[in-house]
Amino acid sequence: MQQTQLQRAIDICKQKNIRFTPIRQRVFQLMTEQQGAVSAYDLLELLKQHETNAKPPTIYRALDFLLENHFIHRIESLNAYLMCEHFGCQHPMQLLICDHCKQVIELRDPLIDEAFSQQAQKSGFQITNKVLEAHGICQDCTVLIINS
Amino acid sequence: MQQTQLQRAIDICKQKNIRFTPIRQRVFQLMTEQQGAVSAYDLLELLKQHETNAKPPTIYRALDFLLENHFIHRIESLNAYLMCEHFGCQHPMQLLICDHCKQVIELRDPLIDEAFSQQAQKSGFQITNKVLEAHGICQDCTVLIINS
DNA sequence: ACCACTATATTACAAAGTATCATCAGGCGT
DNA sequence: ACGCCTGATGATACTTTGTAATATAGTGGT
Repeated sequence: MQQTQLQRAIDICKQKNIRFTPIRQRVFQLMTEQQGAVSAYDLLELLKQHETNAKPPTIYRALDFLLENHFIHRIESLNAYLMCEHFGCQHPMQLLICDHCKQVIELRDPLIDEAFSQQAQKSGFQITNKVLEAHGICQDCTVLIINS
Repeated sequence: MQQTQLQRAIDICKQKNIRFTPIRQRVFQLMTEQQGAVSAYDLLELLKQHETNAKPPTIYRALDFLLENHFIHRIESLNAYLMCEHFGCQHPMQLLICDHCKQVIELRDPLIDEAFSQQAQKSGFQITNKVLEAHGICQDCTVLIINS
C-alpha cells in the first residue's frame, strides 16, 4: 500500500519531469508512514536514522518540495505537516484537527472554498492561498469523553 | 479615537470584572497603534520602551489575556497578532492577508463560518475554534502592480 | 492582618525556521 | 568526452517564536 503511494509519486514526478531525489523520496515515505500531523523536527529525527547528517535545512527543503508538488499539506495552526490524502492533485482543502487525539480529518468542500473566494472578490482581493483549519474534538473522542 | 478604544476596553473589563492591569493596557494601547499584523517580539520591543524589564513571557501573557477577551486576533499563518476591529465581542472572522503590503482585511461572513460548521457536523466533529485565513494581493496592490 | 488567588519577574530552555556559502551531481551543448 | 550551467545537498551558524519552572509581588475578601 505504502509502496503503491511511493510508486505513484515517482510516476507523477517522472511525468512532470521534476527530480524526485532519494532524500525527497525518503521524506515522502516517512510522511506516508505517519498518522496525522508531524512536526518538521520530529520528521528530521526520523530522517536522521537513515541520512545521518541531515540538518534542519535538509528537512525543510524536502518539505518545501513536497508542498510545492501537492504531496503534503502544511498545518499553519500546528506548525506541522500532513500527508495529503489525494496527493499530486490540487484541490480545495479544509482540516478538522482533533485537539484530543491529534488526528486530522481532511475535507474537500468546494462550498466553503467558494464562499471564501466570493467574499474576497467583493473586496477586490486576489487569493493565492487559503488556510482553513478548525480545531475541536472528533466524534470518537467525544464518545470517549462522554463515557468517562 | 485611540483613547476611546482604550476607554472602551477599560469599560468592558470593568463590566466583566476582569483585571485590566497597566501592562495589559499598555500592550492593548500598543496594538491599537499598529497597522496590520505585529509579531510578539516586535511588540515586546515597543513594550520595553516603557516597561524596561519586559521579557518574552511578559508579552505572551498580555497577548493571551487580550486573545481570551477577544480584543485581538492571532494570525496563525503569520505567527502574528492583529487588533480586532470590533473588539470585546466574539464573532465569526476571516482574514484576507495581503502578502504585498501586509495589510489585513477582517471579514465577518457568517456563511463561510456556517458552511464550515455544517461540514464538521457531518463528520460528528465539535469545533472549538476556526482558523480562516487567505493570503494574496489586495485591491490597492493589484492596481499598483499593474501600473508598474 | 491574614489568606488565597492572580499577576509579574527571571532564568533558562525548547521549538521552529532561515541565511549563507561551499560543494556536488545531472543534464546539455559542442 | 569536455566544460558549463543549474539545481540539489552539506555545513555552520543564526534568528525568531514560544514555554517551563520557580520565585516574588500585588489584590481582594474576611
